[in-house]
Amino acid sequence: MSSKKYILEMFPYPSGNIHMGHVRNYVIGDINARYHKLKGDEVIHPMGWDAFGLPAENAAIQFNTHPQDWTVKNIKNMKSQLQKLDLDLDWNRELATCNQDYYKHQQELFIDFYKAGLAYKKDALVNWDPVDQTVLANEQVIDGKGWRTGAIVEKKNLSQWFFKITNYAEELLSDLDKLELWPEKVKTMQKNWIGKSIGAEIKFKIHENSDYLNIFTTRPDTIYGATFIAVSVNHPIVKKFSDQELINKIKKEFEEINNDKDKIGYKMPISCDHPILNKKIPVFIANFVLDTYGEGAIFGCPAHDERDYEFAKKYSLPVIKVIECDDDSLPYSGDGVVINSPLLNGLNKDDAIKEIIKFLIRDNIGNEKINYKIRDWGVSRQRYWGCPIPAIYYEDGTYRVLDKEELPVILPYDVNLKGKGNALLNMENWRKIICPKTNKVAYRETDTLDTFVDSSWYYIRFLDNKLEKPFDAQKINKLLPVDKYIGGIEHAILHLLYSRFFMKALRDIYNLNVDEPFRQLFTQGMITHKTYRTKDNEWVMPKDVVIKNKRLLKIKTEEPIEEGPSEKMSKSKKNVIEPDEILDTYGIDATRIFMISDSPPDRELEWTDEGIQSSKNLVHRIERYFLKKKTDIDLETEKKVERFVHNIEKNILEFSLNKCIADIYTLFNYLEKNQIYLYDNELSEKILICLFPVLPRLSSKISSSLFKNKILGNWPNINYALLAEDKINLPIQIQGKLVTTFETIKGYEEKDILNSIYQLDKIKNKIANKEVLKVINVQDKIINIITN
RNA sequence: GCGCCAGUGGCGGAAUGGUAGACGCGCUGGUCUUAGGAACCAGUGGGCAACCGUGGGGGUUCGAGUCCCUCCUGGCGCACCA
Repeated sequence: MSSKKYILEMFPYPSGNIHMGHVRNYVIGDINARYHKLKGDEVIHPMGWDAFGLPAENAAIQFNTHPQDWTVKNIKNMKSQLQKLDLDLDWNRELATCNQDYYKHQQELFIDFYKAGLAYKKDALVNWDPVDQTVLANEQVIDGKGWRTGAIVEKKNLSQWFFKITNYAEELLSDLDKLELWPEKVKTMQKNWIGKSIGAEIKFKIHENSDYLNIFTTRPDTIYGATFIAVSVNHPIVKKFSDQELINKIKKEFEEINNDKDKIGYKMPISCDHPILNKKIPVFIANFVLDTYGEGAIFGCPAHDERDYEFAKKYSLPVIKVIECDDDSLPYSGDGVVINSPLLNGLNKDDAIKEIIKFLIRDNIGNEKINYKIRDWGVSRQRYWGCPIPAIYYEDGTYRVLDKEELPVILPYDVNLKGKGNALLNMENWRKIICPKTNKVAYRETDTLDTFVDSSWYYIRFLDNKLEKPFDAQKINKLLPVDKYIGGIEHAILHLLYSRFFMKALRDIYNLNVDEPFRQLFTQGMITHKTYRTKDNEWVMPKDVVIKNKRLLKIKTEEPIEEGPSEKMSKSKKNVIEPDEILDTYGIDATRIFMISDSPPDRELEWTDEGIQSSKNLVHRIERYFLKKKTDIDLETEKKVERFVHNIEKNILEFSLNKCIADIYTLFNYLEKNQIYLYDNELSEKILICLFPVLPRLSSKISSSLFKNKILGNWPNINYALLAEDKINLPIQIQGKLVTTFETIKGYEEKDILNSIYQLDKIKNKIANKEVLKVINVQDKIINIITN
């Protein structure tokens, strides 16, 4: 029975050349695609280009070209490199996100998102990458640095477009459980990123006026122990009660100190009423309160929170114990019996939380609350080379998102990138229009969309890349999700989370019946290589290193070279191998073998000369084998071939591609050792079909010479009768330790076999003078004799 | 600090709780060859041996690389998330 199989590898950014990482990624996908085609499945296996993005702008400035020209040229080059790899790709589905016939549909989706309330604009304190001169989403800031540039990210207040990914926080989290074929690791990372916590929101009345301060806590059970309030410096209340000069001073000080988690605070001229106890507690502006989480305000319970404790000690604030524990174990944040809390005394944590929430609701001072760490996805980028956001601004400051009829908003070609800031801002003649609806002067939005938007739906567009609307709903329902999605783990959160959000948003807008875009995710390991450098710490490419008299030398200068550990291939350390050169020297099939042979595909692969060479040797060996004169075969040969078919299939399906290579060696070792040559025997056909996904060139070449005009058939059906082994080598243990093995047939009688075994010298000697207490016979597997 | 994953020969790695080290690389010896990053044959966990061996210690089991507890080491992720 044939079925649809959508096999997809993460599409590349057209940087200029493919690298070995791409090769490994695409070979893994290609083996799967070819296998499924042989199975008779309807295979979708497309390729395209993630073609918008900053490197094109930087390159344009550096090489005095245009981002589009640079990108188009790179695509052309990389496409020819991929074709040289002879991947079985659906090139008729090709797309590039920088092409109008891709991004105009994306603009349409933007409008739909806007209408559905999933795209909106707001002033926000955002992450500003000073090198790329653009805003970054939260996910794109790693350790306070830009994901691409590594520059320290600044905070800026800007009016920005956002996608309402928070609407889907709960579903993005709970649906992770449905993704059985995703690596646990990726799911955990997404889970942590979404960051669900269950707790309560509590209103603290400001003593000096009638306002309330909202606070989120996961520990409302410790409310009686609250001895202070702390807010982030960006909290609105700070502005109300402090002058800007002071705020700036505090901000500056916080920035300087925030590196090593030292806690500092400024006491505000206000206090809050404790919501239950009749007392006032002080309010601090504190550096350790995150403005991006919860309400940007906390209540401090020093006895039961490490951070609050540290802060309280520093500012001599009272520590009130409300959970039973030793005094010297403070701060104690575990479960325990509540004390010193009239409404909650004697309860454990969970019950106390339930009880206090009841109380908060009754008195209208709080509620149960679920908080998520994830925030809305900021998609505005102050860059030229991206998808224009379809909106215009009037001179009175209002704006309007365009109607679909007004699309596309075409990215203008004629641009000066050498100026400061976003090039589109300086293009007055492009920006300024007369709004056809109001006849008023208007200006186009100059921000472009984050390129992660482009890649959030490309797998959908592949299904129908020439359609005059974004997609066809029926096709989505029929052909999605992607069955196997293969790529690097570096996209664990960014791309994969955004895509999941997109799929769900589109499902709701268009009434689709797909919940998740990728049924199975496979993350391939990176490729590493030894690093080499000269005494002057200058990196040297592997191909420029020679061995002379057992010493490593640089090829021309003969400088001595030091060998460093194997690290991820990178241009900066020059430990790269060029795919083009490898293909020329070793050929496609050997390259494919090496990409999967030396370690499991999800682990890192160390590039070695020996590895690629032995892959090449295997190709030659198989080729030679099929030139040998035909011999007779026996049943055992048929069984071995059947076993081979079975194992290859199993290992492809399990992504254990390294074991496929072992299967190939095992088969040919057997055949050659026993001098069995199949030549044009029908078993050869079976073998060649199974070799085809891994070694398409060689397999086709041999088949066409052995079977002339015949086209190779489909993947063989397994004859399970041939897989069954009746002769076995039964392990015999005494006290659970292996003593010997005994050759017999499956389905033996326990009584008979024991009689025989007791005659064996090894067994006889071991059980002499001992009493056999028990015999464990795991039929056809093992026999274990227990003595006293 | 928290979470996750992993520790098996000289190396990469195999092993539904049932013969640990499949397969490959490397290495040793040999054959063939003008030569070979070629090919072929034999060997290759340790130990003379009895035996011992899957990071250390404990446990469950007739039986543990595999399951449980604990510790150590390494990698990855998150990191003042209230």
